[in-house]
Amino acid sequence: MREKKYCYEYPRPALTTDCVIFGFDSEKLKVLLIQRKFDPFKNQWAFPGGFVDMNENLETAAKRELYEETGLENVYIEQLFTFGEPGRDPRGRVVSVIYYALVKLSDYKIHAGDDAGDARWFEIDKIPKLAFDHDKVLEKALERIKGKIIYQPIGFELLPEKFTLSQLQNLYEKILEKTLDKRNFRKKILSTKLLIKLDEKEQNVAHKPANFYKFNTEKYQELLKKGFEFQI
Amino acid sequence: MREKKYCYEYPRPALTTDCVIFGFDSEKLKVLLIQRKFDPFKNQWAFPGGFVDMNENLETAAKRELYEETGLENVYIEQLFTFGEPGRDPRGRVVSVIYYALVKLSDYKIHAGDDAGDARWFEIDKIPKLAFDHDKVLEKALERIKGKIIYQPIGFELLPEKFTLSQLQNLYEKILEKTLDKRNFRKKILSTKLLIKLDEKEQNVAHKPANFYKFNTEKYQELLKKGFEFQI
DNA sequence: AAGATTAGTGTAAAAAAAACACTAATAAAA
DNA sequence: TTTTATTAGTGTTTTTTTTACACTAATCTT
Repeated sequence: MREKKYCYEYPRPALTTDCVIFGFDSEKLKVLLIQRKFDPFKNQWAFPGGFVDMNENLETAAKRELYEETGLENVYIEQLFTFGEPGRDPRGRVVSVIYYALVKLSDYKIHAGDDAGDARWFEIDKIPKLAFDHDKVLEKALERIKGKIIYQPIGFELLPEKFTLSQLQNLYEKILEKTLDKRNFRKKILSTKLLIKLDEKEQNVAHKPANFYKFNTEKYQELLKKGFEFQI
Repeated sequence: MREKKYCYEYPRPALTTDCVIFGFDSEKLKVLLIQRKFDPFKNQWAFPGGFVDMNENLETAAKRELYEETGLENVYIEQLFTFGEPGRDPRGRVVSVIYYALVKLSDYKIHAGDDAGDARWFEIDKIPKLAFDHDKVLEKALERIKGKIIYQPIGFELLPEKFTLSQLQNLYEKILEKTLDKRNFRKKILSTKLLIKLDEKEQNVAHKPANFYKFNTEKYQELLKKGFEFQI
């Protein structure tokens, strides 16, 4: 047993950050899970996470986890909730600050279905029973993006730089868990004037090729300052 | 110096919960602040808070603080955000899980303006410079209730059981920081069918007395189960 | 009795959301 | 090379929701 050299007057819980990493492959919404190598919950799947360093910002810790698992940087990340129920970790009191991240699967080397050692992408409706209280964590994360996607343009964080309106609509449908009318969706999303129509189309598709668009981040930032509110 | 008998392999931040307590006195939105007796930030005002006990739920800890400061129980409370920037407390690394609570000032013995030793209600637009990073905490809390009040009936948590429609409208106006049209507001709030018109009016007012209403909690709970979404 | 004050009420116009079906372009198959 | 399958792309009408707007009613005070 190692030396326990950090001592305090009162007991302190351990502090971790965990990260729910969402991806979207044009078809399905996915999350990245890690298979645990040790007890407790050995072999079960869980969200990646780890201890917060003593001089480390909470968000920085979550980004570090994210980088370690996916190699991705500069991604959208946001604090979700802090879980601290005594007993949620059988080893002792652990409080976890949960973040969620939205990553572009297209930037990710290891693709859906591949098995990167202990990490794997799972389709959102094929999630196994998770370790700890991570079922609740996932539920909360889904609730959050579902609520947020309507009044903040976070969907684009999950798509490649260039995307088609059908991909965008499909993403909204998967997150909101309902179908949307194609014409109304396009009308509404284009009316924000935040999409730039590119001079480029899909190739090698056995149907009318769709036009690519990209999100106008600069314009959005400007409008934000003027008090503009995104709404889908 | 006391004995430091709780020892760990790695250093751990201290964990506290703080609570932003909102009240409304029919005129102004207020928060309860505590004046600090000791350094750091001696004599400055801060949100009440304290350490989380080792076997205590986070929310329970926040409710305990709330009870200790106001004597109120069974109030609406919700986790807001976790602040953990290294350096936010000069004494060392402290991570604070912030909750916010909505209380009925009418149930509260010590009324607005009164000075209960070290605790005092401050009008939301007359808040002094706060201790720690509590300015940011307040900003976040205001943002949260502002966003939430439109799609969840949390406003009623701040009003007495019996209230007039003008009081309710005034509350919405103060939280949303904008004026609302009286007729449209009434039409909309009554169309939810969640208000019960009582057979009771204001008394001793130098104008037409307003009817009292109460919120139909039972009906709201039922509708919730059926997937109803409140919206103002 | 007159004045001051806030409560309470309805309608019309404008804006937003919803419903809805066909043509266009491409690759694959025949 | 023609046909078939498949998804992209497009406008108008109807319905619903939101907004704008002004007077009478009831009470206390002077």
